[in-house]
Amino acid sequence: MNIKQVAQLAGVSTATVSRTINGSDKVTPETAEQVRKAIQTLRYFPNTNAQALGSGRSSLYGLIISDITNPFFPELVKSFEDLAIKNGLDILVSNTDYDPQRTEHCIARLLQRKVDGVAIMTTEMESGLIEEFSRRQIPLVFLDTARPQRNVGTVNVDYATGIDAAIEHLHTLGHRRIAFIRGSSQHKSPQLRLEAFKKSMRARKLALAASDVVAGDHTMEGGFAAMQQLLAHKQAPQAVICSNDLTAMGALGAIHRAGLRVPKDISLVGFDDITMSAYTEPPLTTVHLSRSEIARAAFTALYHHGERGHKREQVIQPSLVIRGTTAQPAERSRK
Amino acid sequence: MNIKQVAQLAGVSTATVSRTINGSDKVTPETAEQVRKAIQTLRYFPNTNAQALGSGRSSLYGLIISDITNPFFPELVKSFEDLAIKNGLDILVSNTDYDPQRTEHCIARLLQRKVDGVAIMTTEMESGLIEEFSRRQIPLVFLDTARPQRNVGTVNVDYATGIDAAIEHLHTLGHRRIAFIRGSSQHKSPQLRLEAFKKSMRARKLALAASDVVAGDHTMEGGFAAMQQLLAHKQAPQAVICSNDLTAMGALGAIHRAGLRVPKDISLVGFDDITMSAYTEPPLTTVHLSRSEIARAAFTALYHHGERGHKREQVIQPSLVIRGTTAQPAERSRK
DNA sequence: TTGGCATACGCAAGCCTTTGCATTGAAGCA
DNA sequence: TGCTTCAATGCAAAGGCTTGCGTATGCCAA
Repeated sequence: MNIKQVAQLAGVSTATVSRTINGSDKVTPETAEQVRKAIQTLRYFPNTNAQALGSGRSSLYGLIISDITNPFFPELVKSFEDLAIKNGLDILVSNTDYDPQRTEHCIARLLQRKVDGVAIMTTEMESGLIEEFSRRQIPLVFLDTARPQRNVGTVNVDYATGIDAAIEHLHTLGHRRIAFIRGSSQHKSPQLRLEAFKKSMRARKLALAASDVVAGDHTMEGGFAAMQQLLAHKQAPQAVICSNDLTAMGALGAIHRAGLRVPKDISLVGFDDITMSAYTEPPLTTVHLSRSEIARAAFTALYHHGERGHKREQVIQPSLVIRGTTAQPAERSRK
Repeated sequence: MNIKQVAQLAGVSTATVSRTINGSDKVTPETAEQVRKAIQTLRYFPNTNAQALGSGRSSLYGLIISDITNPFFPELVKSFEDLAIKNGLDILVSNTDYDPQRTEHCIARLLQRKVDGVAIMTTEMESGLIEEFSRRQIPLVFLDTARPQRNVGTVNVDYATGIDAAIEHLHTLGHRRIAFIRGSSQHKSPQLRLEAFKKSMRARKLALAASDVVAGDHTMEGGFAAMQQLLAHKQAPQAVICSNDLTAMGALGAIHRAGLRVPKDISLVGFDDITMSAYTEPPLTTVHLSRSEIARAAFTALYHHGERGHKREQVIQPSLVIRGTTAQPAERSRK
């Protein structure tokens, strides 16, 4: 069931069949119709491998993420896939699991598959193989990581604006002492969030004790433990911003466990706005970061790469979503 | 950067290079070493498309799921991917979105890519294209959907046992009236769950009013609405089993919203044991269904397909996880 | 030394498309 | 009518790898 048989049935050459399939305008409508009919009859599907070999285009994009199990990613993957499919491309999803060796392997696979582009949606990416893409002129797009090379685009999240909105919200409500549960200091994106927090606090002239920044790891367990640490202070903070929603959800559990109420005793703000956030008890106030926007920006960067008028860097604006975990601080001082 | 250059540098023929790459035993260790050195030097990666074309094997598995955004799937995908990578295969993930047209398209893409096998992890699969796989002798594995054809394996979840364990648990605690929030009646898996519930209730001679089975849709919103419906009864049930965890989480919200307590006023049981379940307030009692087991069973079915001693059907046993949403019913009758 | 046999390797065809270039045929023009 | 032009189509090479089959090499026995 190959192109030859189709050509034979349609009474044309394989070249004409190929051209018809690829929508070349060099084919008479009538001829094209014949060919299409033959394709239908034989239930023919072109062999993508042969197409790739012949044309040099694989119609495959690579999508590298840290961990599909992290609720931040599924929606991103889905949006990206939607766009890809709509444009006749397939995608190869790869979890790095934050493991350099595995990452290396991921990249090697993409290289071998001759992908037409790669979206690297994890900020942990220090593979030496990366340069192989540039060398092969394969367009790349990074998240949160500007790279000056050619063929490389960037999607930047404006954490500063997002986190500042959260701080402003709390500030306006009357909070003065705001704590922060950060993510890993090894990874880039949590670092950016932390820096944005510190900067905004400074800008608003809000005091920040070193002990009010505690370490989480972007998981619920981490958030739970970190919150317990904050609650153990002689005087627990009245408002806590978390580096991501998972952390906030863990923190929420710790607060409940301690017999305190949110937002009455403590206000809580997350970051990312994963789907679950709307369903916690109470629903989480958080900074919305649109995964579909990120996906679209990344896809566009690859797809329209090189076209004139196409900007190499795109910025995503997060926005505060006020739900039920923030309120005015209780006036009376707590124990 | 192709096999020819490697051959030249290593001073051998392309055939030998190919054989070295593919680990043929027909190559002297010394020669292989030469070749490997040349590969290193040139930073050569074999072109997968050409390999696929030449050998007829694409080293690609298709993985069809309903919706990566559904928390049931990410872990399944990840486990499957882990296994695939470990065995030198890539995977092409496809969301059907429960859309027949999109499903059709998915399958067409897999066919074109000449995948070596397909795991169909959604029970909504009525595409006519499916038979094309059999026709091409491509192994298939289905979830919850036994198909008698050759080259087709099945992974079956023993819903009956899982749900019966939940009912037994409630029964033992003293519950007699147990309601059920079901999923869509259009889809297979929710149907199986519902049937398992009814059957188990019957087997245990527990009365089941028609109004105690209400419709959800496997989302939190659906669970929320369904629970409200149950709460609106003159006499609300004291225990509710939900067709999946998302539903249970929505139901939990509705119960809280109504000013009732879980498990004091109402006991709640979910199904699937998604990660979140351990972190609701209180943590959800649920029936654990191991996604990694499913993934392993599916992968194995494809990978060892055709080998003797390999069984075509595998059964996954769910197991009850008792956490905080179940307790003895309150003795005093509620309003 | 010679014959016989493995064994390691090379040759070249084959996998299925794409695509640059050649060809054909028809339309347009003088 | 004869010639140019251009659009539609065909021819065949190319793309990179695999693999069946043939060849050469080295070893052993006689």
